[in-house]
Amino acid sequence: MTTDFSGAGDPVRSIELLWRVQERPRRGPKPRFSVDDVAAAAIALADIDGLGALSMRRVAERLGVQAMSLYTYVPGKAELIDLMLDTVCTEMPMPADVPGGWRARLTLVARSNWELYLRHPWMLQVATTRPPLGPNLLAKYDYELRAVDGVGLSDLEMDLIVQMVTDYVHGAVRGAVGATLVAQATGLSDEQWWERAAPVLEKVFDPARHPTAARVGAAAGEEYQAAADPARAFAFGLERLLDGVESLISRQTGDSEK
Amino acid sequence: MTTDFSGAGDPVRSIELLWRVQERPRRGPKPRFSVDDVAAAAIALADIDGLGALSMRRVAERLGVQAMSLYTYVPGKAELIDLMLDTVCTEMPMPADVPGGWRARLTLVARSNWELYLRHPWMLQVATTRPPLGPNLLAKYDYELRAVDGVGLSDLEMDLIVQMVTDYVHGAVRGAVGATLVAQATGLSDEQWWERAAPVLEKVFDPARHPTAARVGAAAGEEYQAAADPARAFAFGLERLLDGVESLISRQTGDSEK
DNA sequence: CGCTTCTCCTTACGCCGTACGGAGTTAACC
DNA sequence: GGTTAACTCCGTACGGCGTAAGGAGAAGCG
Repeated sequence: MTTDFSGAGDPVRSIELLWRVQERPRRGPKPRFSVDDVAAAAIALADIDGLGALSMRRVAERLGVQAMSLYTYVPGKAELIDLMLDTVCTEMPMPADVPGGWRARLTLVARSNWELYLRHPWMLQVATTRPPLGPNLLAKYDYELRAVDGVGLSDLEMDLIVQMVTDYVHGAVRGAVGATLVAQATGLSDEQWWERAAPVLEKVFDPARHPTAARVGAAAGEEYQAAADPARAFAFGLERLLDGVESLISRQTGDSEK
Repeated sequence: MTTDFSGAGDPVRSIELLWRVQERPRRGPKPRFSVDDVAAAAIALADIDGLGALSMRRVAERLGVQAMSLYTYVPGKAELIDLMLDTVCTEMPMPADVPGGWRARLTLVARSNWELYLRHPWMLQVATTRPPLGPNLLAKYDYELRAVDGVGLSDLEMDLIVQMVTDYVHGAVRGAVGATLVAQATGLSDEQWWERAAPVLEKVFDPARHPTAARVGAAAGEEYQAAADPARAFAFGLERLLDGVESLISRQTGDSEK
């Protein structure tokens, strides 16, 4: 298992877990924890040490329990990851009324997602092609769709727009926190890495052979070390994207108001 | 290690491996393989079974050898992944002259990258925040930059544009082959997955509570099952992106020719 | 010939997810 | 109130992983 996937476990057990279908046990010893406790422990661990450090044994350790005890709360690791993803969706602010129409609403959707990713960078390491079909993720999806409901788009277009915005956020966050994730995974900061790589690269790389790469690479490297304001880049790109949405909406309606 | 990263190994050993710095051994038995053989075996394995199935033991098995023998060719798994990424860059077509100016050149860059990803979907599962600094990847970077060299952009802007295009391709491919990757990793097709999930979801999900999600989700689900032409979507989005580049270039030069 | 250097392999260690079965606790039932 | 079923928690173990350590044997050098 290399990149992790959501929806990799048993679909039925996953959904039953997310919706807490199992009724409270009547007999037997009282459980020391709840499913939420397990989710919280796992999320905290992943927040701090990254998804690579997330193991059943370490989550259990965090709860002061042996690994196998977790399996009373959760069918397996795959379903635990689904649970984590659905759980963090509760952090998504979902105000009922946002002044400013669809553009303000979509902007908020994008910003909230951006912040969610920044709080939980491990989300980047999970491919959510099959999203966990839990109550919180579905509520989030519903909220996001409402941002563009009633503005003259077809149902399909609404899904496409929301998809496009969240995809954009994903890409932007990937750029913004990639460095942090690698540093976390390898224990080597970008600076330390480059410090070691540069001398060797200098010996083998011939700038005359690839003058463009040499020139631009140097310029870009210097710049990123100095400036690089991911939040600004994110906001800038988002405006460009919403411009595109605006043109689509006005094409569909002849009017971008509401 | 959960998500894989390039540049996760020893930077020095990685670069020395990629540039084949070690001179041919003079004494001792003749090696049965070359570094390229190992790379090819690993790539073939990842192509077929995905990055999750890539283990030192399985690569070795493919070569008819025990796991530890690989360590005579490659310092470790992290460096092997760097090697794989640098190696597939040789597949990138890099014509010297492309008629049609920067737009045609950038289009070709995007298409070639798209095809590269489709041939090797496991590339999606490797975060290349720290790209392997090998000869082939650097040659590819140089080639991509040349697409926008001499059109009136600053060095920094050139890097940004190339980055933007390759990021776009990454995102588009992610959408296009995500389903394949999950199916590969879980042994369950999207249809099979949904077939099992749907009945349970129906029991727990209340459409009245999230009417927008219910309505749009159904419409989108139907559509994706039927249509969904990723290549067309890719080409369409690419044109929009290049429109943006065009406006940047003409703003910088007052003229988008050349 | 002997020495060095190299390839390839065996063994082993500490991780991982989790299957299996047992011990002990609690509530429901007779 | 005793029995029993249900439940939590855990010890052990299996087969996977990456790879450290060290050894056997081959090939070239002196």
